[in-house]
Amino acid sequence: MKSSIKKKINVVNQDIDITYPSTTYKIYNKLKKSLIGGDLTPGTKLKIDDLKKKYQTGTNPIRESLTLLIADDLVTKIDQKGFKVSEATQEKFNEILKTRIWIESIALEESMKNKKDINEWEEKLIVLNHRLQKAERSLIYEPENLDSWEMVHRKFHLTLVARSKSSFMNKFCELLYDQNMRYRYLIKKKKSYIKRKVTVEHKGILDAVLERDINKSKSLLVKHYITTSSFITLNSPSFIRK
Amino acid sequence: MKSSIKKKINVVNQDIDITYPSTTYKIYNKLKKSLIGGDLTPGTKLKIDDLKKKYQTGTNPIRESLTLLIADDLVTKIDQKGFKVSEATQEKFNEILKTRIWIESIALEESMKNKKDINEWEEKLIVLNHRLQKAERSLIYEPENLDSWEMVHRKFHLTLVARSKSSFMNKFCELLYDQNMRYRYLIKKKKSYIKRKVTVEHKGILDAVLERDINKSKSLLVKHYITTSSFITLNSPSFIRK
DNA sequence: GAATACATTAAAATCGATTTTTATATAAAA
DNA sequence: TTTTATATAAAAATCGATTTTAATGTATTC
Repeated sequence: MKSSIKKKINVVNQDIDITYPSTTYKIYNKLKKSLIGGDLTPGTKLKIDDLKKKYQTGTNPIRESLTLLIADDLVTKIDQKGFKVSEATQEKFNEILKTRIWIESIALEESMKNKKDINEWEEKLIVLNHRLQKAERSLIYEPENLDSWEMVHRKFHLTLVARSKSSFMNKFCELLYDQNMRYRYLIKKKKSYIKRKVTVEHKGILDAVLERDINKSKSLLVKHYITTSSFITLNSPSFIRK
Repeated sequence: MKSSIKKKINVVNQDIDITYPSTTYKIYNKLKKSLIGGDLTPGTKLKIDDLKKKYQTGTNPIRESLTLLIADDLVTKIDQKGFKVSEATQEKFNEILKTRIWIESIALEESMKNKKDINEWEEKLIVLNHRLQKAERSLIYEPENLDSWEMVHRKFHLTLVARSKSSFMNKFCELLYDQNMRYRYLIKKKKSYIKRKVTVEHKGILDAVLERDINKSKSLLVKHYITTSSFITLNSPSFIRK
């Protein structure tokens, strides 16, 4: 009984909100949620003392979770001057889009070329797409609810590209997905975000994958990203400082 | 005078061994050197108390630098059980090679397609290649000596792929380069590593880049990686545990 | 009035001690 | 003999205080 709990706790998976027992990871998850959800304005200074009070904990867990968030590119540190919320710029947003297309095209192709357990993978995608069609799209970011549209959407996209047999590629995909998600929520905070009908696009990608047509799948995935992003950019020409 | 020093200190560049003033970063650099240089055996537990004694400092800088090293995939943390030197496996080595080829092929292509300051870039590569041909290849890893073969080599390869206009791509390239470098040194520690003649290959890549032949450049770069890695693997079929 | 030097305040970084958790050793029970 | 429980030791995680550094304000000089 006890050992099964332990195992569960230290398991590594794709979910965003794994709650490890330590204070550091609890704070890390909470901060990550605020950062992706757009609750913290880009550029805001993250003062250790303030965070200590807010999360009722000591220096070490705060500094350690902020250090972890540097790797996610959600927090920026300037040595001896402290931490701040990473800036969000149009330029960076373009970078994210571009890089996602480069990386995920490869990752999707490799996922499809990889025949090991391909049937299970396809079935998993069918299920995720089904859930996605059913789920109601919310305006707030609730990672703790794994059945929320946002979390199913995340899982769908990451599963699509997870079979390249490279842990590095998987990490890169995850990082870029979360970066993109952050920008979506930052925009939502600024403007009334008109929910786009993406269900058809997801279905299209899924069908191409099930047909095992690599080029079609890749091109639909890329198109999906470009359409979404142009929509975002059009809706809010300047959602960022400078 | 004072402000120019400060500026230098906080500048972000491609060099591996930027020495920030804080203890955390000093320790970070030292640990990184030991990890890449192969001084620390993969899987070894990194006990906080031991490191505190070794580096004559407190808990916080140690834990913080270890946390930074997680992002480099040089250190692995298991919550509440501490830090350890990341494992080195043949499988992971294959992943690094594969992923490097995927990522750097794109990055090189984009670097060449990017016409902004392309002449300066080409000249920089010529100079780096020249230094590389002259430099004596050492068996120990000395990142503080920026004129060492290893550091010039690093700079040459990273410069080659640095112009994709994506800070993410640059980060990925750097991460993968350092990962690969670690494996090279791990092997050196185990076996007498026969220095391979890579000068011709570098010259070949450089010439193709100067001809502005994208496909040729990419294929030579890929070939360079595959040859090196197969050489490494042949020389030491099992340089790792398990 | 602008630039520089100095003092004050605020915040980051660090330290060493304490608390909590895990790992190990030993004894008791099945 | 193996399993389970308990005690001890070791290590990780956390805390709160101290030290160091940066930011801000004020006075002084040109």
